[in-house]
Amino acid sequence: MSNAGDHETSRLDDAARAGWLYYVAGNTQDEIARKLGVSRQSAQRLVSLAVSEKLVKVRLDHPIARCMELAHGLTEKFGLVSCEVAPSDPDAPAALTGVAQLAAGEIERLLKSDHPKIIALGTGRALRASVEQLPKMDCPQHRIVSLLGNMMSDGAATPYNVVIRMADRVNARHYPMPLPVFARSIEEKQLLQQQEAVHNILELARQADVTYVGIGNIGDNAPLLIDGFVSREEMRALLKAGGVGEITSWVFDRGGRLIDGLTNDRVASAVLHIAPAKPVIAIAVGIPKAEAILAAMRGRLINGLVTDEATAEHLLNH
Amino acid sequence: MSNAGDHETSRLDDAARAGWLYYVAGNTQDEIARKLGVSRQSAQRLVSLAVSEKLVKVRLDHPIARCMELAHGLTEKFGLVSCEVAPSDPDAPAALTGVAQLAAGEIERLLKSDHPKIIALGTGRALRASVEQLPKMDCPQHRIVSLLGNMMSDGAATPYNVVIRMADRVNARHYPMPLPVFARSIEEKQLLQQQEAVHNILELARQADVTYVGIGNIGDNAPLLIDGFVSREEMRALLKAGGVGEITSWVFDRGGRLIDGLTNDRVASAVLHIAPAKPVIAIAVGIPKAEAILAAMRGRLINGLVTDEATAEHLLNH
DNA sequence: CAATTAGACGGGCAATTATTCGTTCAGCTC
DNA sequence: GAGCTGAACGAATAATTGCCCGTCTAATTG
Repeated sequence: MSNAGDHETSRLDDAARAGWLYYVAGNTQDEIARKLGVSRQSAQRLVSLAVSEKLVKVRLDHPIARCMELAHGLTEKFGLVSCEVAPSDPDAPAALTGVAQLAAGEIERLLKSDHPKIIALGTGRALRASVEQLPKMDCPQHRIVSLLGNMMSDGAATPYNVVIRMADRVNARHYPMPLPVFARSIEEKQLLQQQEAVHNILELARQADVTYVGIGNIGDNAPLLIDGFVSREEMRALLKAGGVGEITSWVFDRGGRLIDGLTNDRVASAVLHIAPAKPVIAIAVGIPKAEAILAAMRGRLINGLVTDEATAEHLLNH
Repeated sequence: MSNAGDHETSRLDDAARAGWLYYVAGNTQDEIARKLGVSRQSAQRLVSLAVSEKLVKVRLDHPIARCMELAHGLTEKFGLVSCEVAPSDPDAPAALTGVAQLAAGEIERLLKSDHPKIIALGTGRALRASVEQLPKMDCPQHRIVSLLGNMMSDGAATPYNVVIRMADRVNARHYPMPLPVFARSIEEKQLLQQQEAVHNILELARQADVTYVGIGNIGDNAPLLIDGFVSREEMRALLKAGGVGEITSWVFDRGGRLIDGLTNDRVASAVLHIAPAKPVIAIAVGIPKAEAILAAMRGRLINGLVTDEATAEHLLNH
C-alpha cells in the first residue's frame, strides 16, 4: 500500500514539476521532457495531469475577471445562450454606461455580419442607452423591427422607442410599429392587429434572429407607471395578481408566467418567442429589477442577459 | 487624452476577457475570436497581451513549487548549470532521503544515456545516500572514477567511498583510487601520484563528463574531523587560516579559494576542474554547511547543486 | 493638404500541443 | 506458467498556437 501511495505521490510531484516548468518557467514540453528524462508525450501527460489535479491555479488580476465568472455562473444556472456582465462602477452604481457599452459591443458584432439578420427590439432605458453607444455603420442587409408600439394612447411618440434611433445610426431597413402600447380594449387591440402592416411586423418580429428587450419591475417605481402607461390602480391590481416584472409591457409573475387578464388583455406588443437558437436577450440593470429578471429567466421568457456586476451578484445569490 | 486612455483601457479589458476565456474557461483562441468578434490573430494578441501585462497569474499548489522557485533562484544568482531542490520534511528536517532520491533521479537519467560517459565521484554522506537510491541498472558503456583515495592512512577502507558501491549497482567499469586521502607529507604525495595507475585515474577524473561531490564544513563538527582524517589541531589551524569548507578534502576559504599549505599540501585527491559544459555538482544538505556551499559557488569550485528546501532558502537569504 | 510613420490587421506557415491508437509490460488470476 | 487486465508508453496525426510579413488605416507633421 505504501508503495502505491509513494508511486502516486512521486507522479504528482513530477506533474507539479512539469507544471511549474511549463506555466511558470515557460518551457516547452520538449524541454520539460528532456529535463525530466521522459518522452515528450509523457511530459504532456504530466502537464495535463497537473491541470486536471488542480495543481495549477490561474488567477486573473482584472476587474473583468469577476464579471466573467458571474456571467459564466448565470449562464450555467439559468441555461442562457448568452450572458455578459459589465463591471459596476462603485462610484456610480446606477450608471448604465458600462452595460450600455457592453451591449453595444455585442450588437455591433451582430451587425457586422454579412448575413442578413432580423433584429427585434423592445424598449427601456438600458436598451436605449445601448443603442446610443452604437457607432455609425452601414448595414443595409439587416432589418430592425419593433416589438411594440411607439405611441402613447394619445398618439404622442413614446420616449424610449429605439428602433428609429438605431436604424438611423446603422442605416438599416426598419419597421416601427404604428400602434399604441396599450389598446383601450381587447376589441380595439384585435382590430389594430388585424391591419396588414401590423400583422406583417408581428410576423417579422416572430422570425427575429435576435431580440433585445428591457425588463421593467412592477410596483411604485415601475417604468410602466412612471412613464404613464398604466394607472396607479392598474399597477396595484397587477401587484395583487402576482406580477413582478414586464417585458414589452407583458406582465409576468414570479415563475415568469404571463398574468391573465388586466393590462395584459390590452397589450398590443408582440409576445416573446423563444427558440433555443434564437437569442432573446434582456438588457437590465439594478437590484430593484432583480426579481423581475429572475422570473423572466425562470419562465424562459429570455435566454440571454446583459447586466452589471452588482445585479449579477444579486441574481446568483437569490 | 481621455480618448487614448479609454482606448487603452478597453483594450486591456478585452485582453482580460480573452485571458479569462483562454485560461479559466479553456476556450481555444478560435472560440475566443468568435465570441469577441475579432480575428483569431487578434485573439492571440489579446491573450498574449494579458500575459505580458501580468493580468494572468499562475500559482502551483504543491510543495514542489517552492522548491522549483528556490532552484531557479539559486541557478540565476550563482550562475549554475544545474540545480535541484528537494522538499524538506518538516518532521525530519535533517533527513537526507529527499535529496538522495532527487540526486539519484538525476544520476539515473545520466546513466540511461547511450553515449559513454565518465562520471567522477567525490565522497560524503549525502552522495553515499544518493548512490544507495540508485536502482539496479546495466550500464557497461560508462566509466566511474574516484576523485580521492579510498584508504585511511592506516590502510583501512574509508567508509564513505561510493565508487565501488555505485559500480556494483549499475555494472559499469570503475576506477577507485588506491591512495590514502592524505599523504603523510608533500613528498609522499608526489611519490604516490607518480604511479602510472594513479596518474591515469587523475587524468580520467579531469576528463569527467559529470562530477558529483559532497561538501564538508570546517569546524568542530566537520566531517574531516569526525571521520578522523585530520586532527583537532589541524582543524584549528585550518579555521584560523580562513577555511570554511572542503570538497574532496581540499579546504577553501569564504571566497572559494583553496587554502595555501596546511592539510592541502598533503591532499592526494584530484583538484576540481570546472568547464562550463561539464557539470560539477555538489550534493550537500544542512544549514551548518551553508557557508561552505556558498563559498564553493562563489569560487566556482562547483557549478551545480542538489540540496533541500531549508538549505536552499538559507543560501538565497545569505 | 499631402507625405510620413506608427500601429493594427489578417494570411500563411512553422512550431508546439493534444489526441488517438496499437503495443508493451507488470501484476494478477486461474 | 499461460492468459488476462489495465496502465503506461511512444508513433502518428490532428488541432492549436506563435510568429513573420505585406497591407492598410489613422494620426502626425511639414
